Amino acid sequence: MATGRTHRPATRSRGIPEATVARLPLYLRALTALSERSVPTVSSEELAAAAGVNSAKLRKDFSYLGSYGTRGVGYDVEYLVYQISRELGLTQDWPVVIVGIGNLGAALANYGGFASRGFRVAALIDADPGMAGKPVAGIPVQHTDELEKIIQDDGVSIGVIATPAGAAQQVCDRLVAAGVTSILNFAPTVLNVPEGVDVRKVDLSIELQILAFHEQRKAGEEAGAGADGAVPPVAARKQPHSTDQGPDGDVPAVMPA
Amino acid sequence: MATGRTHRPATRSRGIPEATVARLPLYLRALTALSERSVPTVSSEELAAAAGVNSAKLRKDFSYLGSYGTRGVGYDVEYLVYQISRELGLTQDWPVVIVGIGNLGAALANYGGFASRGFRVAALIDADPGMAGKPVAGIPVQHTDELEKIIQDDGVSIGVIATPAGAAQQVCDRLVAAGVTSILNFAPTVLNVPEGVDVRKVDLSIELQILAFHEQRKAGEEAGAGADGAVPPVAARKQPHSTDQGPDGDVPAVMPA
DNA sequence: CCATCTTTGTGCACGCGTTCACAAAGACAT
DNA sequence: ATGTCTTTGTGAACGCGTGCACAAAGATGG
Ligand SMILES: NC(=O)c1ccc[n+]([C@@H]2O[C@H](COP(=O)([O-])OP(=O)(O)OC[C@H]3O[C@@H](n4cnc5c(N)ncnc54)[C@H](O)[C@@H]3O)[C@@H](O)[C@H]2O)c1
Ligand SMILES: NC(=O)c1ccc[n+]([C@@H]2O[C@H](COP(=O)([O-])OP(=O)(O)OC[C@H]3O[C@@H](n4cnc5c(N)ncnc54)[C@H](O)[C@@H]3O)[C@@H](O)[C@H]2O)c1
Repeated sequence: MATGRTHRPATRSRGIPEATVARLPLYLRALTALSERSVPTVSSEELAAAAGVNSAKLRKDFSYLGSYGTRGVGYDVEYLVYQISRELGLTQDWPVVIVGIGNLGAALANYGGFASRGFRVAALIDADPGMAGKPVAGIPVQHTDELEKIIQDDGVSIGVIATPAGAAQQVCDRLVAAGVTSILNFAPTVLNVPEGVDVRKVDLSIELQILAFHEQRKAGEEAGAGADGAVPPVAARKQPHSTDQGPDGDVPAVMPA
Repeated sequence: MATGRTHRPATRSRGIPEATVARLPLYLRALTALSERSVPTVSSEELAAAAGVNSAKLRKDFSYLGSYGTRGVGYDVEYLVYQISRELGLTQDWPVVIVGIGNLGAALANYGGFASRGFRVAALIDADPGMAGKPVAGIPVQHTDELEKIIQDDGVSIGVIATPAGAAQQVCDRLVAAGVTSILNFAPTVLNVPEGVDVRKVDLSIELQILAFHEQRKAGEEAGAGADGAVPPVAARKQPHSTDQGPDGDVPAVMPA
């Protein structure tokens, strides 16, 4: 079991702020679209609008990469596409393994967005023996036993976990032990990894809960502020579901102190 | 510019910082696990470890909700579960529509994590007429024509978009026009929405690119001055397996020059 | 070559988020 | 009651990210 520390120390990645790194793929996507339309240059204002960000922020982001713009004109689209691609490491090929080929894993395997950049699905791995050999998205699923061999043979450094939550940590440990140093985790679990290993998580449930919070707030404000004038969001019934087991477990609003 | 209608100031969610809201689901998950094991109380230190965050941060987060802890003891698990659930709006039922029942949409429909909290799949919607009536995860897929009716009848305020990128904005517009005010977007596009509508996006491609960036940095540091930079990237052409003649898919890849 | 106009690149201020450190609050023992 | 011990709740410092505003750079036209 992993016993090491978990937190990533805000990684100052060679002077490029983390927030900027997270936006580079966004710029790259907008630039790629422009490139396809053979647009030669683009101003920070236009590109920012396409990427959905502030133009000053975009210029500052680019300033971390260098001075690739021309004052009075803007940025050369093709050149910028190349520079960002290189900065992100997309000019090289990244073999990726997906572990857990269920509903989600199969969808990921079929996802074209993988291959569209430098990412290549090196292998699909599942613990279910009945699945071994079965092709998904044209790639035969391999058994978990092969995991270490595949990773070492193909030099895989990026792993995607799409197993049930209960298996995620165990899978993670095996991936790391075999040499994987970047993990994209779809299972709703906090992964424990040694230092030097990056973990990013995608958690659908959390996203929905955040939306629900704001949704509730919106409904509450409207209802409380004035008479429902506009289209009532119709949050409908306010039925406390489940959570029903406490003898007096859910004591409503009784503040201590 | 100078229109008073810039992006929402955000962060003013009833005094609770946005960063805190984003962590509440994390705490809730950890607390739920403790609750299932019938653990009565938990200290900030223990809970923070389970949620993968700093204990001081956790205490400050909880302080925004109120003083729910007992000094010298910790937090009452059941009580805290209830308080966070209520704060997030999970004590009520949230009907959700999923639009675009392809690989990803079907996986989402099958995802148990939806129903585990207050979220209920109200409808599955797809533009493909051949799909209408076909059951996915026990729910019959309905045609896009029904979209407005479903949203209004069920009082749906949260929509999930899992269509190809080219259709996302159009679907988004229809959702918003019909009354949806929160959108979870899986398509790799910047959605344009009127004020008052919340959009959160989940972008797998971006996550991978961020991982690749750090991966490259790690490799570069070890190997010293890398020699790459002019390596011709593999122009992996996206191979859409789209079974229908729908609108174009994702952003096709273009090789940087 | 000079003037003008456009747009970049960035200094600076500000606000949010994180973390430390500790006094206060309460549990528990005597 | 009193003292000790544990843990919360938070004041304060700090760092990061954001956006404004503008000088400098370069294109363009005369
Ligand atoms: N389906 C979704 O839309 C969705 C969304 C968000 C998160 N998730 C999460 O993603 C994960 C997968 O979801 P799913 O719907 O695809 O589940 P699933 O049950 O359909 O698939 C899980 C797969 O993992 C395999 N597996 C189990 N243990 C394994 C192990 N130790 N090693 C390798 N493979 C193993 C199983 O054989 C199965 O094929 C879950 O953790 C889920 O919570 C799913
Ligand atoms: N598959 C993945 O793992 C994955 C991961 C991340 C993002 N995405 C994105 O999610 C989206 C869906 O991916 P997918 O793999 O499921 O694609 P898909 O082609 O399998 O499914 C798309 C579905 O949307 C339907 N559709 C098309 N236009 C529509 C419209 N106007 N209204 C309603 N339905 C419409 C199609 O009929 C099809 O069933 C894409 O934008 C993709 O980039 C997918």
